[in-house]
Amino acid sequence: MAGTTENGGRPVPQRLLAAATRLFADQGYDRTSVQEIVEAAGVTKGALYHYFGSKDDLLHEVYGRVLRLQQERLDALAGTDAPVERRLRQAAADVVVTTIENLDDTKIFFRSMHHLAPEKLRQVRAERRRYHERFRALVEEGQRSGVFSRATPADLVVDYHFGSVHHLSSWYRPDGPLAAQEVADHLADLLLRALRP
Amino acid sequence: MAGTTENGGRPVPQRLLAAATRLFADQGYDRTSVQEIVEAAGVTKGALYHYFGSKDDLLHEVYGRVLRLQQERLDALAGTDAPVERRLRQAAADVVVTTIENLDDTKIFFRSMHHLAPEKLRQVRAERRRYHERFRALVEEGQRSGVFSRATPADLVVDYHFGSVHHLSSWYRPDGPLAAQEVADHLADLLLRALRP
Amino acid sequence: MAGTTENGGRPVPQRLLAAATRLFADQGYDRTSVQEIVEAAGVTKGALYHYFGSKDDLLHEVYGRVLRLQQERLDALAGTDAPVERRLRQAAADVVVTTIENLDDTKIFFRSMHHLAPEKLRQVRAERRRYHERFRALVEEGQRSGVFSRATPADLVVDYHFGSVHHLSSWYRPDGPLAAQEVADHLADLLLRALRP
Amino acid sequence: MAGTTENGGRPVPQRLLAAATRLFADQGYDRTSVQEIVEAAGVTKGALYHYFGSKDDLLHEVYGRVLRLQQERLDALAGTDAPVERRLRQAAADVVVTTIENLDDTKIFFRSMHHLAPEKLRQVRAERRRYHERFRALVEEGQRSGVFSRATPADLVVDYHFGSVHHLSSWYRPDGPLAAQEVADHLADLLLRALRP
DNA sequence: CATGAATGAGTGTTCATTCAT
DNA sequence: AATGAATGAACACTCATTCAT
Repeated sequence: MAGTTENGGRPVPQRLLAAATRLFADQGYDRTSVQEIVEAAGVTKGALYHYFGSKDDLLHEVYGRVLRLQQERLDALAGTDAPVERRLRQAAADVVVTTIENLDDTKIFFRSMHHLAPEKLRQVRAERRRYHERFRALVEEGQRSGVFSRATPADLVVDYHFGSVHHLSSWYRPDGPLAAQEVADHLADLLLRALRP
Repeated sequence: MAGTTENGGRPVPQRLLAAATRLFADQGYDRTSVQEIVEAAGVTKGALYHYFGSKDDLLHEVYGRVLRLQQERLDALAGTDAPVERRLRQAAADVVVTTIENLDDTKIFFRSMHHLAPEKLRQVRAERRRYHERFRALVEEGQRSGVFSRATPADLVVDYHFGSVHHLSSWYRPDGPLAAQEVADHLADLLLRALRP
Repeated sequence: MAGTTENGGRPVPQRLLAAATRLFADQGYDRTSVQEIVEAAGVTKGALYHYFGSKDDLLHEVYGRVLRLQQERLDALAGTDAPVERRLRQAAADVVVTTIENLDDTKIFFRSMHHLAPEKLRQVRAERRRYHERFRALVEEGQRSGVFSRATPADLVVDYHFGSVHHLSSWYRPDGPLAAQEVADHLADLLLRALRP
Repeated sequence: MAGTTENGGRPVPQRLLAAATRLFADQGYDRTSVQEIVEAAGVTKGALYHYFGSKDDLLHEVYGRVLRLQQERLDALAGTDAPVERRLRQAAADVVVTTIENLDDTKIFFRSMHHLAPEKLRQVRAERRRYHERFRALVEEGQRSGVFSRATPADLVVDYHFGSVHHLSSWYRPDGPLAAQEVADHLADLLLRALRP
């Protein structure tokens, strides 16, 4: 209808983004050629450059999508009036579930970030920092109110947890023995147990 | 006279490896050209191809060095007759310290692994697995003897901790506020606290 | 209401031609994209291809305009019944003035001619030749009547003068010390002095 | 012998430069692809980029060669102790002869200069200016000593003459009726006649 | 042991042009 | 009369690797 939906039913930019995401995750950004992307999306190079300014623009779009998604979910969860330990547990588990649900994006995120142009890299890092700070605020809130131990600085705690989240893409297999929610519960549990006073 | 020690005092292969390590860490494997490596090492291309079969052979050597180092240290620490919680704490802290001391290698490890030829990749993964299994054995030993909680499967616990270790190269700065040993103690502490029954 | 005068008050084809002239002169024909031209003219690509068959059609139009202009002026000046040395002086000065007044077109003319399709190139060259021949006739007339020296073949004289005319676009600056008319008088004077018997 | 003379007897860089010169002159810089150049020289792209940093480096080399040549000749001619009118006549004629003998280079010079990278362009312009100034000094010397008319500013005189020199590549044909030296004598004569007091 | 000239397949990107609407 | 999505061929340039010396 829109003139951009001929082949695969979905609009061309979405098809390109989906193809790029899969290929970047499988082979890495550098090992993926623009030619491969357009072939996988069933269009020509000209079409890609009609919608995206460059190859690393595609990467930026991938990041944008997952960053927005996770920020929204964290904002929603952290903003409730549940007790802080409950909010932290939910946030910690939720980021695991959405990471597993978007494992390709995450894999790309932590493997190919350094291929972004400096300006875009700065922007992505700023958004990432905002996300981490919101999470850290939860930890600090619990530490101040005494429900969490003060033994470890809050930002180290955050890095500890997000390390394990990033690491998911290295070992988690959707067809493995553990469902996303089970992993999430276990990892959130480890975090909360580590924070017991 | 030795023929391999002309310029920098150190043998040519070592100079090449050191140059490659620094460049791979700074710019990534793909963004580093063979030309850059040989220039940084003060030799010519012919010399590189005399000692190494290919560019990804250099990568493989970088991996080999750090893998051997960490395996040796873990074997030594895990093999003592100290109580298991003490051995786990020491192992967990030690891997943090040696990771920070070899941050370039670690950065390369988790960013460029997928550039290895399939055969070499399999080999690296096998060595990595062996390392993780030794670590997991410590967790399981403690769980069996009741000093660690059985709430979380041991391999998840291992992945939890190593996630944070891999993540170090994303945020740790040698000129930051925390010394390597302090970070190590904190992270080991978090692990041990999470495992409290 | 006319449908071709929407934005700038001037008809679309003229806007396109003016934009193309400026851009071709500033950046050269090859360095100017059709996209730039239509953006500068405030229209879209479809509009350009509605009025012009191709990019080099625009170039051809630029040439046509300046060639027609100069031919008309030469015809008018050469056709008077003033003495031949006066007519040649006027013609020689006039082409300098109109060249300076249309410096963009001239710049394009001598820099981008070779980008015309062969057929159009032949046509432009034919018109150019006609122009030169009219000029040469003046020189020959003066040589026959004895007011100009016969030392140099007339066509060499013409090439000598037009060389300096073409060269104007390489050095003349509107904000420089000499007005167009001053340069014109000087160059015409040099020509006439060279032709003194 | 040197390992760079296999095919055509001449070293690879020279073969590349010769091929590029001919093609740039025939088709223009923009219309000539690197692929065409290396095919004409009988080497591969890699070889070209082994010796030249970029396509416009080739252009720069072409300029360098002809600029050096003409500067040397002018320096030699202007430095003798012959009367100034004789020195100017010789210089004016000589630049015509060497221009015709290197007509390809000259064609390139005035058609493709604007494709040079800004830094190289500045350098070429500086060398060109030096050349013009040396020439202008001759005119001024004659004007001061009274053998040349003061009616026209010296730099306009220089531009007048060099206009006709640049223009040569537009009309001179080696197989035409006039030998290079004949053209040179005529053009020098025109200049000197124009300068008669 | 080591050189460095040369290869050749591959890269991301540009752009004049077309055509369904 | 005009749009703008899409084409597809061409472009300059890179680089790991080879090999005669």
